[in-house]
Amino acid sequence: MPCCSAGAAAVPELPEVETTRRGVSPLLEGRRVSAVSVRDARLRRPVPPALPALLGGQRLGRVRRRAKYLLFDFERGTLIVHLGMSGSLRVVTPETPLLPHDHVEIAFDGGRCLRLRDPRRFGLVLWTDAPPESHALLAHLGPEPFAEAFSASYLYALSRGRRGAVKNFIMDARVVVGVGNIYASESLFRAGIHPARPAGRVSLARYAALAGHVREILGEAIEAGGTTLRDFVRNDGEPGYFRHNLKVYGRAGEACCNCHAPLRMRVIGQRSSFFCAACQR
DNA sequence: CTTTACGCCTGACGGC
DNA sequence: TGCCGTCAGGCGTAAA
Repeated sequence: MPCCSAGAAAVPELPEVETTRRGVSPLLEGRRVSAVSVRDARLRRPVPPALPALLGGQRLGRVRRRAKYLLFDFERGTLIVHLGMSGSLRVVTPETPLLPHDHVEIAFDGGRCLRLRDPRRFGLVLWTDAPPESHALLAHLGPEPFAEAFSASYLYALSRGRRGAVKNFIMDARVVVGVGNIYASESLFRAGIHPARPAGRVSLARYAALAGHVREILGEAIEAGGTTLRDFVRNDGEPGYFRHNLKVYGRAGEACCNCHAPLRMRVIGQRSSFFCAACQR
């Protein structure tokens, strides 16, 4: 197998969440909720027992995304959905057979149902009647990777004096959102930065490269999601498992596609990290 | 303040 | 073949 054609990871990172948003929103926006059923409320936090009463009859406005949270704007509040480690959303018809772990279903008029499937139940379904940006879970999030605020100077200034690994730094949602374990390894590889290097010892120029690569790689993955065959209307809407070119993630022992040295794996901040010790310093 | 460890959960996988 | 231990991982939270 060539070095740069990898299998996919099974975790919804930001590109998968964005792809889910783009797949689901045109099917549901503007429709009114006709029924809500919660088959298993035991997610990361309990699904609000009042969810059917809260959502019933309301019209869905826009579907937005902040970090990896999906925000369904209704007339009287916002449904906050997080896919956790194994969550996926599908839009189906009411007759569509349930799959295992289809925990929450929101039926809309017009015959479409939004189903949340989440085997590991690390996901979230919450309701807020306040602006979701002020919700405790979202209030302290850093900039989006595509926002201008996510810049080299921002990373440089914020990281001064920090001794923790740069990989942990860019995975910290208070620094920047949406950089999960896979894309952290990948973007650091592209930027030539060793993942364990203290964040405070990365130069402005290298943070410029890193910010660029984070945007590039997330953008590529979103593009890939848009072009990958995925159908949110039928049963094959498993999100997030589209192929993406992973150059180091999951490839310990394989040859670096740049210098052919064997790639390494090391646990940094309780997470598997993949890198090339020759290319990344 | 920064940094680190933990636990939530199930499916996949390896060893015996 | 089948059982069982281990691992994976986002991310909030507690603790250092």
